[in-house]
Amino acid sequence: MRVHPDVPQDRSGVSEAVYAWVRRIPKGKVMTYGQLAALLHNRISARAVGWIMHNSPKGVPWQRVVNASGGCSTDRLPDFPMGIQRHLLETEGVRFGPDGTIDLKTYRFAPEPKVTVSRTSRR
DNA sequence: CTCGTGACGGGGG
DNA sequence: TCCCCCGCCACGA
Repeated sequence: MRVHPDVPQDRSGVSEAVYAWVRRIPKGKVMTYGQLAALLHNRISARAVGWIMHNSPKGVPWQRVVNASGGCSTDRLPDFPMGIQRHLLETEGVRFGPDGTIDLKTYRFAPEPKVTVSRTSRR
């Protein structure tokens, strides 16, 4: 952290790529850190995506990125308003379950055309 | 250059 | 099913 918000300096351009994808997430949908890493062809790890999100520039809907369990990882940050991410998402129509997580099967934004898989159903 | 610290994730117990 | 442990990569000291 402690990075100037106006300088997303990135030699390789990976950070910008992450932000670009996050900007494409529609309101009411979310993506996971691991999903973003996979989209970048695993050039970086999910952990690295989290670090990159740490200094995301204004305009990037950072609240739409959650962990693989559907929870808000920002709640771990000591110097971060607790529950703010959840609040923002609920404002966008995302509903949380009793365990404090959201249903990824419902809210996950999957830009990839069903990678889900089966090579048998391949047309 | 090396070391430690995370907005992570999945495998094993 | 839940929890712990380890690998992962970018950054700052």
